[in-house]
Amino acid sequence: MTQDGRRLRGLRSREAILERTVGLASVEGLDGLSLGRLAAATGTSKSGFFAHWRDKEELQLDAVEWAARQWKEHVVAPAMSAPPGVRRLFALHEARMRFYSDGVLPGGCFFFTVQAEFDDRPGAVHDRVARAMREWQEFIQRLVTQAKELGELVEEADPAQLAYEIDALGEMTIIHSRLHDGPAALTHARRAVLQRLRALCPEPALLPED
Amino acid sequence: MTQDGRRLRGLRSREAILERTVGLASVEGLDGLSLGRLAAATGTSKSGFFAHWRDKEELQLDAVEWAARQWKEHVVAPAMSAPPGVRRLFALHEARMRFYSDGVLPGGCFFFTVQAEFDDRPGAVHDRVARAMREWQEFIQRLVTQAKELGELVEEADPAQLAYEIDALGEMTIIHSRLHDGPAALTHARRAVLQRLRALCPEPALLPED
DNA sequence: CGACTATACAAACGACCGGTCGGTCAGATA
DNA sequence: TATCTGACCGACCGGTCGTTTGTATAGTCG
Repeated sequence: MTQDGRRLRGLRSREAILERTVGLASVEGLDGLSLGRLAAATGTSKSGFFAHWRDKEELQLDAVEWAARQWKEHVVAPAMSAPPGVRRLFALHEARMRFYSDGVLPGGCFFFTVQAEFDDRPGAVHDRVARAMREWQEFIQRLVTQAKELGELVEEADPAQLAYEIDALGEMTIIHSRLHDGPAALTHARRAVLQRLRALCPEPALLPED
Repeated sequence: MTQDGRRLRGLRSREAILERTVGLASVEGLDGLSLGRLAAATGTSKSGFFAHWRDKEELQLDAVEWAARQWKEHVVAPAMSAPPGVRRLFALHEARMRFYSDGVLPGGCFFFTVQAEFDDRPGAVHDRVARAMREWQEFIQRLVTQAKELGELVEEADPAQLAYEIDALGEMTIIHSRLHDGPAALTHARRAVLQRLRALCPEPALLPED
């Protein structure tokens, strides 16, 4: 537990490798990305990876963890600084849109790519991704429930239903914007969630008009 | 142009190979799927493919074409037998849900997997997939416009906006149902589109209540 | 019948894959 | 000082990738 220059250096390059891995995986996927190309992109040697991870799957699992942390920093945290209720709910959606439009990750969304890659492939990575997505879904549901308790959403609003809609409308942004729509998908996704929330909110003035 | 038993046989195995390709690609993607495994799955030899396609990319392009045809048969055609207007629009969404829940493709949706795979990778396959998705989007928009002309959707309904919402809510079904939700995602997606259409329809009685 | 063509095959190619190996070197320990 | 350890490397392994080559077979046509 003393300060060890070797371990410090190791931790630093470990973080750098994970950041590159998540970025590249958002484009090519976690399996499509080969260790050789990853080594070239990070300026290290292929075999150097095995000082940090036992095999490729361990690197993939750590990459999922890293991406989840990045998501919390860029999307969840900004939303939590908004007042609870529908405003926080919409702030979450807007933070997500900003994450996409700012191009934080070259491929748009790490979890979208990885979900599509592993949804039919059983294994440790599948389970880890599924857990992350379940936690994300439950988090949106909690915000919906909180908004209902504050009287900012009508009683009929079903948290699971609304959470599904918000997530689906947000997640499909990247694929639409990249394949044909361009920036139009961003405004469509923003307006869709905004209108949905306003329709369910007794005080629509809490939210922007458009 | 005479009847040639060889070409007939060739066409038959060509179709059989394409069907297997689309099915497997809906799970593993078009690039993730290797010719060796594809050969094993179709009971042919790896090199036999090159009698039908110049290289892997040509097979991928034909697979996209085949999947588009399958989609039209299973989703578009059933919707067209419904009366035009909001009922046809909702029939389209329901046909899609049935396509997913029936498990027509082992991976759920070919285009979802392939979109995620090629959205950031330029090339012929990317362009072909993008065209297919644009045509699909435009088709939904035409149905929305038609419903407006029939007075079954209010004038404020924006075709591009509504088409985006319908497609996004439908498309995210598979990933949700496969990774955590189970069948709940199907009912969420169905109800979301139904409520959206009923809210925009002057005669909600045209649509089921739930 | 032979010439030709479409279909299919086994074998082999170079390139690249994930992973292992022995070794180098800097920093910690005593 | 000598010893040990963690980070990192180049070289290499067996295996799989997409593709090429050469060959066999079956159907068509002159």
